Amino acid sequence: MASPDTIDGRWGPVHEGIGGDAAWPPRRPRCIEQAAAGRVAAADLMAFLGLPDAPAYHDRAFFACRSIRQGEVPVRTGDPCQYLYVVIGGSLAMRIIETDGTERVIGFQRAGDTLGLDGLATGHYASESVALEAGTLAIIPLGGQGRGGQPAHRLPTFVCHLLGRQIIRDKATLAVMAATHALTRLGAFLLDWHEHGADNGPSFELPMSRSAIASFLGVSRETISRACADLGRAGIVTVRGNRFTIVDADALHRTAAAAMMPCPHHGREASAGRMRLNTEVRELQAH
Amino acid sequence: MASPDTIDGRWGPVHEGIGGDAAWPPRRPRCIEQAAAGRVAAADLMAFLGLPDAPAYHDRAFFACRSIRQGEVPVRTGDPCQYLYVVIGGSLAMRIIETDGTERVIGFQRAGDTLGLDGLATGHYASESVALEAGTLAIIPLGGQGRGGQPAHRLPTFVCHLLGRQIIRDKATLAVMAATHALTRLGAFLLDWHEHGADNGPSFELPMSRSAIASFLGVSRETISRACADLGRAGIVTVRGNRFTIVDADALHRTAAAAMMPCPHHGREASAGRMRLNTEVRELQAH
DNA sequence: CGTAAGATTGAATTAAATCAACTACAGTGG
DNA sequence: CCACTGTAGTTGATTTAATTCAATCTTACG
Repeated sequence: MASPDTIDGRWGPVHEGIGGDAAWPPRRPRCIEQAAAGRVAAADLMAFLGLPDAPAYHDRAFFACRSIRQGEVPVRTGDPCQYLYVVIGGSLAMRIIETDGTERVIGFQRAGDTLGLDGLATGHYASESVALEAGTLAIIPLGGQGRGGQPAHRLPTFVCHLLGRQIIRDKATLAVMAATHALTRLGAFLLDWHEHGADNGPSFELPMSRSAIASFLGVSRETISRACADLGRAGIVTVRGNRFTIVDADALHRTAAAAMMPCPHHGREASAGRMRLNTEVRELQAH
Repeated sequence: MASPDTIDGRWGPVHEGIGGDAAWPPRRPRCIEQAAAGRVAAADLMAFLGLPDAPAYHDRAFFACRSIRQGEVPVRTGDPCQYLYVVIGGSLAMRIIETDGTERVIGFQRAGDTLGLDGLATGHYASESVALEAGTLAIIPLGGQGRGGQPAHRLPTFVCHLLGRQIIRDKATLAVMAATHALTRLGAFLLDWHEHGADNGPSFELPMSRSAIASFLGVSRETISRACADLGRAGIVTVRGNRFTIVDADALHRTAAAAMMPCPHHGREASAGRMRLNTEVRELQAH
């Protein structure tokens, strides 16, 4: 593809992770089997995503599916947003081209994740996703003609769920990106990948190159390399190629400690390092 | 990152289409006037947000409004997500408490932004927003009882727009956060704040402290201070307290370079934003 | 095998964090 | 009214971490 060391496709066995969010996708082979056959039952897709059975799309019994090959770009920047895609299998890298022409990875997508959400507001996709490996997508047609390709009819409730989930993930990522240290970012990334994966085991395979991780985390390739080596030397994670095995989960959590969204209620008082946004805050908290 | 208003993106003055609605808060005094009276016409709110006139919520002629004082926290982490709020006036900081107890700003919200979106998927807000100054919010009730407080009835299409916009902003912010250099992040932040503001003039006032900016951008307070001073010395921006005046917009864009663009495919690889503080500043002064 | 892209490691350089001092300012209370 | 207090902000010196440049190693694949 472009210059050497890009994110584009790569080898590696199909890591058929099931990702998406928090604790939903309990893995639904049925969905995957169906998808291979070219379509998936709406109800099964809902279950796959952890959405309620409610017939948010009850007039449509099935969604069409399509296969994608490694390196394929099912969603392109600027294209009209006519469909959303739910990843059934495989994984993709979401990327933009910055003003200086460089490529920037702004996210990865796995089973349970949705492609095309950034086109809803304007009617045109704002980014593009390239397949890191072969996979399958369920096609969610956006029937609406409204401004910006807004979804019409009964679909919106369903789409709202997909969007709402993505919002949380993006915010959490944002918090991680604010972490200064590369090791923290990498730790959070690995934990995220592992925890959102289908496998319960401590071992998993990353479908993307070090360069893609580096671009996403905003550090240099070399730093990713070194950070991986550091994790290995510390006995926290075993790294062999793209296969990672978590040895000391606690330590990894501590390494990544910094962000992670689902945080409890607000308000522990006077904790260390807590910053004050303005003087009024304390006043109101006292009440 | 922010959620609502964040650094996000939309740099490049022209790209339309991408990066949030190009020219949105066209400022609708009518909406603001109404809000002060405790309610706002649905149609006016739509116009305020740049949404189509379509009666997405046609059975509700008005939305209730509420005032908030500085320091108030209208949306709290963990609280059930029963409402969304559209900011009519004022500004807020969105924050989470990290695992180590420290506070992290993940975004700022201003007129036209929405509060509470991160509660849609789970039914509970995942963050909280504290008012940086007095303001007014329009209250969007989520009637739905479905899992996770999903919006029901006719509302979803409207909510989809709010979500879709937020997704774009968050992704753009993510790209900025991947820029390694503090000056780049600050530049993008200032440009975003300026371009999303109602005023056309080159001057604007930031309602948040340096610490809040630092927390959001993931750098230290001192670095923010120094970066502000550097921008001033370079003649790019005049800084006096919280009032910023853009002197050389081009230079500021160049400083912030690293944007989201609806541009074609492929380019070079990006790892970490470049931009040398001293050399670049000198260079810019030369022009 | 040989090549080439990706990944790793090393050394030098540079940016940012950290530590620390100091200024500015608002609010408090004597 | 003015000193006293605490917070925000700035600036300087030092340390730490990551980038950058460069060389080497590894692996996939023709």
